[in-house]
Amino acid sequence: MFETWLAKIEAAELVAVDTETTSLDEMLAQIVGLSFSVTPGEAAYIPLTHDYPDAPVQLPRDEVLARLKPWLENPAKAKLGQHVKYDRHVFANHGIEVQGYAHDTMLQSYVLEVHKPHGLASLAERHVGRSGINYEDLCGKGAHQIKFNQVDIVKAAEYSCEDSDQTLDVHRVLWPRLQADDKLRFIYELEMKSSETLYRIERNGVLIDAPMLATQSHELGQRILQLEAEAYEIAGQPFNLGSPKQLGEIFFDKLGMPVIKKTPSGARSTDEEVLEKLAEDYPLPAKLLEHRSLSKLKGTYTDKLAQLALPRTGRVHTHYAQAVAVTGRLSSNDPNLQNIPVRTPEGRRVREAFVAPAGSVIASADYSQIELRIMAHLSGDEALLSAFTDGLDVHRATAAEVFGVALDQVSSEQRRYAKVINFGLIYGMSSFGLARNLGIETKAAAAYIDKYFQRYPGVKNYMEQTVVFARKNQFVETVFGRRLYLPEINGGNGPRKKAAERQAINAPMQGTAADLIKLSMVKVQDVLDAEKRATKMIMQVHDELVFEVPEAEVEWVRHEIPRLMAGVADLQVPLLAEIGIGPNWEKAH
DNA sequence: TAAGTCACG
DNA sequence: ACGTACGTGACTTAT
Repeated sequence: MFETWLAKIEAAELVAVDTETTSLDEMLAQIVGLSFSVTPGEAAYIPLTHDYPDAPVQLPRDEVLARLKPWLENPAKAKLGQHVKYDRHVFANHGIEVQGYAHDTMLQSYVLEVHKPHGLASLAERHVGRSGINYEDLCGKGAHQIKFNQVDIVKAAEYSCEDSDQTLDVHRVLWPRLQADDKLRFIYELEMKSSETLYRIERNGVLIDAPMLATQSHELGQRILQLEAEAYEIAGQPFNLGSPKQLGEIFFDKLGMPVIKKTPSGARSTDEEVLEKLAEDYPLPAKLLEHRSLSKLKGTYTDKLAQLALPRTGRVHTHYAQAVAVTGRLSSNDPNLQNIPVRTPEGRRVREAFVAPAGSVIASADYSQIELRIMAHLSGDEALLSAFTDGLDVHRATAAEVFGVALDQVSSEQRRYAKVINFGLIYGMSSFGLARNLGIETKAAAAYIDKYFQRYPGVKNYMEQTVVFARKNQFVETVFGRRLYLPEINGGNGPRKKAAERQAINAPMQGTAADLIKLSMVKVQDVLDAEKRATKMIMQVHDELVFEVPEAEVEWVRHEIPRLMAGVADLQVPLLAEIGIGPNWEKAH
């Protein structure tokens, strides 16, 4: 039976593959069984390590995998899957580096219908009108959930075969739609290549200095205890500083502080902005502010990162979600390595624990002002284009225009304002939003925006035309043709329509930046491979790539990586990437 | 599970 | 008159 299927997949043009495993954690998952589908309506399941009372004897796992390995590692044998990056890890856990993954239905869906769900069950229902066995019906949920190796083999076979078969069916619907559109096909191919690079990054992991984090945790813990005692003293009673509800009672009822703003659900807000304001008149809010920020550091970073490192290697392996962010960005989870602190000195210490092994260093290469450069390209605004072409500090140049002063006469306050305006433009701001952010009158903010648009009329025109385009087409697109559908831009109520307009303005810029860094990741990895470099790509943080670099390759990396990143596209503005190198992530900046 | 808050680009 | 800057993930408390 197994031999028959082996012959079948060897001969097939394209084979859908699905793995069943012991864990959703890709680095730890062990294979339990796998299924193949070559022809619609036909699939085979190979049970390997099902383990329950009276489970039938199964084929020996390692022998089966050894027989499959040549086919799996043959790049000429095309494979297809749903969420292929996960399956790559699973096979890698058994020493198999799969080659020839030609398609991933999850990424097909992400490119064609980014605003819809991308799970196989949803895809099968939407595109081929099929429903199947629910994973929770098979394995239960919550504390009662069993592992896949405890699932009855007959049921497991039905489930897994259905998955392979549905994957093939969905592919037969979505792939022709991608083939029919050159731009979407280009984006899909970029996603497929990115998927492999992301697998490599995840597999590499990042070395963590666990003892350093433990020291930081201890110090933070001491300071947090001290702050708690001080807060109880001021409040006149102990309370839970982590509870916004209890905080509200102490602040607003007991101590009579004024309510500054309400949360969406109507509760009295105690967020950072409110605490800053109240700190002007009361002693307690400052204690809370410091307590909040230190608890965040300890609870989310210094305590957690070391726990998540694999004991054997001391490395943490994040998971990049490639089909979550609607703009085309990645997201990172378990742990999220895209929100490691950087804005405060205490926070930055966490980055000192992101290290390289002996003989290597950390390099961090990031795009300079990538979204504003894209705004210049998309809008074609002459003044903004010149600012970049001339290599100016763009916030300074903006300030000079808006405040009508010479470049060298711009004050730091004026530059700060200009920076907030520039960010606001990327986000589709209103005068109200700008005013709130700068802490000025709405009228004054409106005047700045007017002035900006007088000086940069191309930007104003671009913003307007983008919304017009979105209303007409129900989508917007990046420079490379990645689409974001915005059904609510015409339907929907007032606020939702406005929100869709802001998305329409933001998505082409954020999305083009995402396209560019994906192009960079793929390009840089290709060159590293072609030159057989030992440098490893270990993180992506939206406009930044981080590498672990052997000392012998430092000078090559310093010169070549920024050059490769700047060269991935030819826009109306030059792209600029800058690189820093150091013993840890903090020092590499 | 939702709400509130806060870390990042 | 209304709500009010884009995109994420994780933690804690309360329900």
